Amino acid sequence: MEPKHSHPWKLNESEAIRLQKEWASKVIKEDQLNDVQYVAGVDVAYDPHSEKLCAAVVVLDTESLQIVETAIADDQGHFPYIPGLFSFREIPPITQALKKLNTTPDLIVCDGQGIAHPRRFGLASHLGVLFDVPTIGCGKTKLIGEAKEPGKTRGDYAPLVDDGEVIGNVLRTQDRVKPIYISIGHRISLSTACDWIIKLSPRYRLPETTRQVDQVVRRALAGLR
DNA sequence: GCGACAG
DNA sequence: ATCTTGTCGC
Repeated sequence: MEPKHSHPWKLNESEAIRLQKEWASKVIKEDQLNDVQYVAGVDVAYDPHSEKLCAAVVVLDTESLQIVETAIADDQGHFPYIPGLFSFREIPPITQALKKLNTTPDLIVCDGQGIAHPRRFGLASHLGVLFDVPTIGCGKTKLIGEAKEPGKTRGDYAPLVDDGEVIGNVLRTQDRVKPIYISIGHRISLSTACDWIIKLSPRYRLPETTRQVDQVVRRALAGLR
């Protein structure tokens, strides 16, 4: 698959913030997905000794939740980790990995936030707009926002609110297990996004997309040295 | 000024 | 993110 827009490679902090503000207006918060047969998970692993990163993408069949394709890409690190500008660090290698894919995913689940972001443009939204593909932000912790404790049952959720706006849901994917943070990435509604995360999490706290890609990217980085 | 801060 | 595998318990 190919990006829909050209993406600036070298940017400084203020230029990155300006791009976020500009592209945030392109985010579509309603359902705009076809039948979802293939769902992808993307993730990046870091080498603690060098500055290198490794990105991976796994494509799962939505019925069997089995892997149908994987792709990886290395990167030397073009942007530091700055909360709020996180996507500029991970998008370069993720883009390279997605370019290698033969299967076009109908939906992508990202590690991190979508619009649950200070400028409503986290990694999932960034990737979604860049490739014009439906994406979901699925974070293990929050960046911003306040929420009440959701019910203790799988499927229970509570709205994540910032500045009076609902920017996501704190979703319980398994009974009595710590909830995760779901937000719109691009071309999907919040409720549909949560439905998909529940479907993709039949047994564990995190969706299978995240678990599978986590394992793949980890092995790839290990084998890289 | 203080605390928070995706991976 | 990363340092880190097996193991105890429901």
